Amino acid sequence: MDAQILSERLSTDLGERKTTVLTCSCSIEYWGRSRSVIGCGDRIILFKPDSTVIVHSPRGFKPVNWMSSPTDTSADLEDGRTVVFSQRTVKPYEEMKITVDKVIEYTSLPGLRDEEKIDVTHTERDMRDYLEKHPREVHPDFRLKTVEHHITPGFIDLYGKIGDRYVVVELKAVKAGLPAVLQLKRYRDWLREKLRQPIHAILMAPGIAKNPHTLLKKEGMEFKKFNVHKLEIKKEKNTLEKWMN
Amino acid sequence: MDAQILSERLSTDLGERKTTVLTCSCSIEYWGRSRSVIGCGDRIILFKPDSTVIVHSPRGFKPVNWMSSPTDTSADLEDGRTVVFSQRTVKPYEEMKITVDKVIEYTSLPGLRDEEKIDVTHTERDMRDYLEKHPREVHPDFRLKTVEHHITPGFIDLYGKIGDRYVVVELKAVKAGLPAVLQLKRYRDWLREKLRQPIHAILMAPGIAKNPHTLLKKEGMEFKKFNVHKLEIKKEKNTLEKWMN
DNA sequence: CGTGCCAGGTGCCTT
DNA sequence: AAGGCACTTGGCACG
Repeated sequence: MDAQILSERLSTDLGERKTTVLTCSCSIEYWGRSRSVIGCGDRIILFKPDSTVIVHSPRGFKPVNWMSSPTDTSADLEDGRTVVFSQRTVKPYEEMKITVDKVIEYTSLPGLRDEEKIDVTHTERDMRDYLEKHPREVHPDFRLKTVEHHITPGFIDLYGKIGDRYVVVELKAVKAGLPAVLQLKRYRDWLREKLRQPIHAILMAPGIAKNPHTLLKKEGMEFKKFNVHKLEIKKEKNTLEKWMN
Repeated sequence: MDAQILSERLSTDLGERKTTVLTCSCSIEYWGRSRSVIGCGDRIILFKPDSTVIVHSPRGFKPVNWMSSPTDTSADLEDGRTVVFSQRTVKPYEEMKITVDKVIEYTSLPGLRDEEKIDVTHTERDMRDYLEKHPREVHPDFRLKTVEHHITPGFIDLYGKIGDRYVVVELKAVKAGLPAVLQLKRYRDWLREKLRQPIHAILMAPGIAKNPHTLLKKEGMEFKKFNVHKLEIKKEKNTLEKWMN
């Protein structure tokens, strides 16, 4: 495809907010939060109706370059080449310039519709909801008092008591690292200071890294394994029980 | 496009590791680290030669679903519909199932080549390299001893002295938050314990959030503004000076 | 709008 | 493989 034709078609199609896929050989420059340059190579450029621009190389998950909506994106002819210039209209201000060397494929589609929202489960939120209903899985004697209990340094996932001892529970849906342990320690220390009594701290996660675990133990806190995948089994059990009643 | 034709073309093209873009109305299920479901909507599906699969809805930056290489991805005909099944062959094990309702557009391209590596600058690494050469911008009297100085709790970005006082410098290319302050505090406290003497701690970043700044000051540590964008100016100045000599 | 924090985070590099 | 950490992190919810 001729550079002038491409420039005109892009201008028209972007103006009409069509979903456009341009496969081409191109080089790209980016200025903004950081700065990047990449030389000529074959890439797939996706222009979305909401003005998002995403550039994919033939390898890997992550786009090689991108511009997040809202952007002003336009195509021009410069020295016989099509140049796509995209500019973010709000903070953070960013710019991307794509210089097209050779068009491989061009497709533009109007009126794509997707009203659906994705439903993601097996997340930390689900873990919290589940343990709110099954506090015994935290500890046989755990009595839950508050979920998302707000204190000065942040939010405690689960707050309650075992016997007469207050308990702080921090939840992680993925393997816990240092930040999780530090966060729990901060809550524990703050409460201990506030209530002037020992506080029991429990970190629940499918796993914990080695150094964080060392620190956890040294600080007298507890790790309890909880895999979010078991939620599936529980749910099915629950459904089965319901069906049997 | 007929479902059977699509299944056959996809099987062929994926088998030949062609870069393929399928625009279609589809529903998607995902099982793996989490679980997700999304009903029927128009989406752009990108199949890369390295077996990466990325599904984009017409809105937003983030893919609605994806599978990271390496995957086994294949297309089949089920109840008169094309079903794409993608499975990760290594940990973490994951699966994605796309049920195609209606094909809107199909493009498959062989032999896309991109040998270029992106060059990203104005990053924390550049900040460190720059300050290594210009330690006076940390403090007029700062004498740098070690870059990426390894101690038990982690790596100190810049380690040196001001007068006879040891100095720990933590760098952030973006606005500093609580984790940055806690990290610096950990290094400072560890060194103070180890060397049994007061340690000066400096956090250099383009900005710092309010609460973290309060904690920083309370702990007797210092914040010094450093914007990575100034590197550009410095570099240009440097080039200019070189050119003038 | 800034702040905090989860995410199917991803990617890179070191042990 | 696991750990640690930056990232143009993105996204959301809350003050």
